[in-house]
Amino acid sequence: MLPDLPWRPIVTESISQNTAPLRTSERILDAAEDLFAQKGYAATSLGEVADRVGIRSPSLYNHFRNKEALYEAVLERLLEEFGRPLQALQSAQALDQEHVIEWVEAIVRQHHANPNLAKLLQHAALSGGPHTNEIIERLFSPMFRAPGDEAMDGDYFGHLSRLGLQPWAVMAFNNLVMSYVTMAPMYRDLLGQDPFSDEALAQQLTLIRTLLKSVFAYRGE
Amino acid sequence: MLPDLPWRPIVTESISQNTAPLRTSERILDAAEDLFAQKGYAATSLGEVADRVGIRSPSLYNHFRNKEALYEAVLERLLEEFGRPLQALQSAQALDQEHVIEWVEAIVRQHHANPNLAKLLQHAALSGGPHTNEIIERLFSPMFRAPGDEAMDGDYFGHLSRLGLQPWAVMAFNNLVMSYVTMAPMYRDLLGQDPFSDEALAQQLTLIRTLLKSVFAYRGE
DNA sequence: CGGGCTAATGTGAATAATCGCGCCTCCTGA
DNA sequence: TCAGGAGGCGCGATTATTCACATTAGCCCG
Repeated sequence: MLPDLPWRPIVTESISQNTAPLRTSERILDAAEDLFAQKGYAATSLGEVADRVGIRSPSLYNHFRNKEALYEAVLERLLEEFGRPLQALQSAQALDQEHVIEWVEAIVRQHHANPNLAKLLQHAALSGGPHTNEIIERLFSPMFRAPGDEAMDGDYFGHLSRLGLQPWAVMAFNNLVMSYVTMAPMYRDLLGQDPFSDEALAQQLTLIRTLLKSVFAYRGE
Repeated sequence: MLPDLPWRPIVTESISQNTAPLRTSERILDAAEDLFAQKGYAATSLGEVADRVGIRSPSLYNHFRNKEALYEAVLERLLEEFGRPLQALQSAQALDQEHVIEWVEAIVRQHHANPNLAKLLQHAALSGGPHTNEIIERLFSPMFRAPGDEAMDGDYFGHLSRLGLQPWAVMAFNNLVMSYVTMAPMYRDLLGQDPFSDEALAQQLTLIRTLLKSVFAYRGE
């Protein structure tokens, strides 16, 4: 038994916990995030999470109460780090169409940098689990402001606004951005390039910007 | 145990298998289709499928070799019934933009009538399973024709074609359509209406048509 | 300076539930 | 009577979870 223990003292991180191996709980979150995003909550086993971290599954319970709590911690971290860069943009921006484009492009870059939130939301939406509403609310509250606030309530979408389809248009562009990452394998196959490369990001940005400008410019048939 | 069995003799389907209760294998396919679409392959248990049909799980093996074969039968049926109405359109249509709109709208109606194919593809794309490529190929081969065939290769997308983004635009509109059904709970929450109602379908069609016309009309910044 | 306390974090073993799947039996309808 | 299709039973694997431990690091105290 115990042929050779993979034990290293793990450099004593007296004060600087910044460099070198992260705390175990962070590494658990990293592994669980990827697995939940890829396979969904039910299809992810704690044993697999533990394997990736390099520990046994019972050890997970030293850091998280149970599987559900682990999922919520993953979700919490994702939502927080996704919203942070957007809050700066949100408070400082004027209300013209150019800033709407900037806003959407920032979201594209966020999902491109870490596709896991979009994947998690897609899994939740598909299986209609209890997390769906929570994610939706926290993710979209910055987009749909309270009535009276005119942030996203102007005539940005030109003809579409006149048709009463403004919220539908907001949803559509958001889905467009998110489905790009949740459908990444499709892009890899059909376009023959890595969908997360810098070139692909540039093309995706050009596409989104062109689509937005098209809609802004459109004045009805 | 066995408080009250939900057993009805289920009217004898002597010859007319057309009306009334379908053959068992069809009912298995129906149940499995919904469950695979909702929870994905790994998270769906055969016991759950059997429960929905009203039989015990070992009886499933009288109709399908194993879980994998059941999934492939579900997929086969979905792909076949999805492509059937489109083939008529495909062969008969001229090549102008109005027919591209008709084509896209037909796809919208198909996914609206049965969202399960889109959900299945989304699950496959997320977990990167071995089915992904098969679905993609069979679903998109009518859209991307062989080079030389100009079906989807004209200047439909105006400025976007000039940017070399035509395939990206095709993918984008397809994702738009599919994400509407895979993200249905989001629409229910944020827009406060049943995303599969006739009104919602009409609005979705208007949105897609307007977006297409916008792009068609756009001539660069 | 050393000894013991505590909290943190790891381990293997064990449990109950559930999974896919195969074997065998029995019933029923043509 | 005979075969297809249903159920019963059970195996082996995997699941989340709990438990009874080891081992470590830091801290207080004499």
